[in-house]
Amino acid sequence: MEHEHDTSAAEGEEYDFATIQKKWQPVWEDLAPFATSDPDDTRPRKYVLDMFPYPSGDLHMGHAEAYALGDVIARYWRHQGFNVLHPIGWDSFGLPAENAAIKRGIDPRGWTYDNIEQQKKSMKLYAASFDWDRELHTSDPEYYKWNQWLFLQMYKKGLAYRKDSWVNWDPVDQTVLANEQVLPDGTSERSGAVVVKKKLTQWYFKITDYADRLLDDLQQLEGHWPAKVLSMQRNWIGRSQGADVDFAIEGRDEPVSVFTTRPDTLHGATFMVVAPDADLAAELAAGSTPEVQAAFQDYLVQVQKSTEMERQATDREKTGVFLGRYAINPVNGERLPIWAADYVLADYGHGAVMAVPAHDQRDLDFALAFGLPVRVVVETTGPDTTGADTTDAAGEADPAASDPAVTGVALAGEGRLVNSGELDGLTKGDAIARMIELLEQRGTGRAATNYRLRDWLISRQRYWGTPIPIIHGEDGSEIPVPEDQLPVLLPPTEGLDLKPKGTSPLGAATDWVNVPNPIDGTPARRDADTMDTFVDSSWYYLRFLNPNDDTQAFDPAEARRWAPVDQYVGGVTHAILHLLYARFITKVLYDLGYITFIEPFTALLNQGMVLMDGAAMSKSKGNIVQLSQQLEEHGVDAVRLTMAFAGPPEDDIDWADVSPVGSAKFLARAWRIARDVTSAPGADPATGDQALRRATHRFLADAPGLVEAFKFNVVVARLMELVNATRKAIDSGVGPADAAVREAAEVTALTLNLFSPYTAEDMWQHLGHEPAVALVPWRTADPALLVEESVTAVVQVDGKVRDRLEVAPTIADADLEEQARASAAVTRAIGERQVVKVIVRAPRLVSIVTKP
RNA sequence: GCCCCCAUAGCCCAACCGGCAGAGGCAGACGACUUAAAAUCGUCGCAGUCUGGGUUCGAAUCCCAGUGGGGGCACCA
Repeated sequence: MEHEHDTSAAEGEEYDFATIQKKWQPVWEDLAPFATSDPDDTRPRKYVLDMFPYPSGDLHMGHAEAYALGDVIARYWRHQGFNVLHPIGWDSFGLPAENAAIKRGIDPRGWTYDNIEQQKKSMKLYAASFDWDRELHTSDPEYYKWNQWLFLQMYKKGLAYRKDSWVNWDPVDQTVLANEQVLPDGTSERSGAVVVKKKLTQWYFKITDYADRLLDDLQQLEGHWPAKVLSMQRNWIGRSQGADVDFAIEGRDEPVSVFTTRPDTLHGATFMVVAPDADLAAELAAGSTPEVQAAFQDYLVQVQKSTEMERQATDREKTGVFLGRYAINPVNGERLPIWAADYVLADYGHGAVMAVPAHDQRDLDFALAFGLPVRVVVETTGPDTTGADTTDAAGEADPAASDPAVTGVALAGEGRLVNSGELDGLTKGDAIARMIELLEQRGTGRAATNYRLRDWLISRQRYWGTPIPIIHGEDGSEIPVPEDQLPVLLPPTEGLDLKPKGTSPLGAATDWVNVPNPIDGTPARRDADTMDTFVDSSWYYLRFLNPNDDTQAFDPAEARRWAPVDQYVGGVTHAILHLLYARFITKVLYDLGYITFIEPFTALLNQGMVLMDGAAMSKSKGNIVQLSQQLEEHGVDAVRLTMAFAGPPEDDIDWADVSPVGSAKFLARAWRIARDVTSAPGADPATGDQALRRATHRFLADAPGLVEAFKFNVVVARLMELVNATRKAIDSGVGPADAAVREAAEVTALTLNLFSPYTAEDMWQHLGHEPAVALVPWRTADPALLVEESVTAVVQVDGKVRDRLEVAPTIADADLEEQARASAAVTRAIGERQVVKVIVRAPRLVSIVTKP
């Protein structure tokens, strides 16, 4: 082997990370130890996937953490005898490339692929155990062709459609955004701009058709996905169950439906509210007096002027206008005034609500602001849910004290119905069910479910993405591009102005846009929008299975072999967006018969963030830690080890709290042990020191469980312990020639491969073995060495430890109790008191309970 | 407002099914080696587990209430 000349363990040779990094990188490049291309490989399979990166220029600390942790898992399963698929690729479409290209007047392709080259180099240096043969780029036509194919399958199924609607518009990036890309404060997650509403015709994926399955199937991920992510997804989908109730409108032929989760309170409805920006509001106003029309117009202008952020402030005053119209309550025939108010949202439910001020806080706030009546129909029991005291000083319940019209607090709690005809006396739950029955019998309502989730808006008015494979005929018809004409290639950027201007830059590529209608040859135009890049990542895990197949998106047979992903690793930032979309597309592909599973990622590990001085790293805070600098200073292995050792993977790491220097010291310490070993490879460990062997095998027995529970920090701590014990053995009487020392050193190298592969490989060579240590099977612990010679039993008297006994691990309960009672310290503790109970848990514990 | 998670030594963190609170690291102190320093090696841990209740022979661990911190959703009817 050509590298051997610089590895002979000369006396005094010292650990130098730069040297061993340089030494092993080319060796691994030749060996390709992580390739998974052999079709005859009969080992069981594991698919370990790290979320693929956007090629932003170089790796940063966040990548370093994610890939270090994902690599522990991938390397671990290889040692356990699995054929591990651990691919990597590039999420290489998207705005940063396009914005950078505009800024510099260059092509986004060049920028993107240059970045990929650079970042790839860094990844190889970082020694993540990827199968580089499966590398993919979503910006390659070979990839995005299949995005277009997917779009067409969805189009055929009616799952891709165009509609005219109010959309989120990012005024900086000049494109629409999905709901999921708008932060809670109303700004764009991408540009930070305040998002405005715009009415546009856009393409959507009908994710709402899958809302129930996306929600219910989360159950099968319980325990395998972080609870936090599951709850975020549940919140996001936001299913609420209730009823649609039809209200007749005076002077209108059609009734208006409203959605309510509280049909039991229908008798308490005292007015109706419609969203001012809903078509219904305009229509109702138009049928009213000129004064009302004028007031409504003023109000509408005022509402539309307010930003999303202002609108979402929950503590703002209620506003609204009376529309001069009336609805008829279907259960009691009462006339309910109809108001327009912006606390009702146009795009949820039917854009109208029945207002029950006594039992809904928002309705109550509105009623009190405008002097509308409040009628209690549920007698809530005891203090209400807000905890307000409704009893007076004498402890007597005071009806006025709980009257919402007086207290301003709506009664949302449990209780029994009153003032509600035949519902009187029923509990809230029973009344809801009964009211739905009644409505259904009378044909004025029905059970209904609503979701917070909206359809996924996928069109983007930007260049650097997948063209939408639709052609628009002159007559307005939509013609899908025939599959044999895919891919629809992006036109070259020459002559195109990529600057955002509100419409897609592709529209200006005349030669590209104008095409004959595939059906009759008449003039037609290509759809000029591109797809949201989250479409790309929604199925990339399948493309890794055969990334170079130009006949299909993925091979269903390969999918049966490898998919779903056994272990997915990535940041919690994608808890909703990417993971929800990927789950959705997986279910669609299942329904289309391409795959046999309904969830893409069987298990998910979210690593925390890397912070500096308690805060996320940012330019403005000036607390950015450069990965490249850390690698230069401490080496790849020390940085990787620090990531694993810092704490539980899902916790944030504050770089100020951890010590890559300490990691480097430990690695040097471990490495010196391998250097110091003087026994020959293959020395029989049975002849070695028994105490050290016990430590080694205890470690071998415990480490797998710890890795599988993601307690990487504990594995490292245990490894440090083993190294300490080995060092002690070498420096004490046992000495460097002992076979147990070799065994411990080999186990150390083997384990260190999970965290610090360069050091591990170098140790492995010092120990007289060939690369790659990554391919060496895990050693199984010898059960005989796990039996302890003696254990310490604790004797408690009334809960306090009074004595400790060294006993055989196999001691019988009775013998242990006898020994415990014989202890002088114990007898002293019992004294004159009477023993009432003795609990024995041999061999660890005796608990004696006494009384006076 | 609704829902979820967390709290152990100066700091980062361990502690299996409820059974001796301490594995590991950082920082610190002292010592060995050295002319000296670095590196290396060694030695050093009385915090009783955020607070208050409860269950139990026994609670960091389970239950209830609270405090502090973090997160998700939020005028979603």
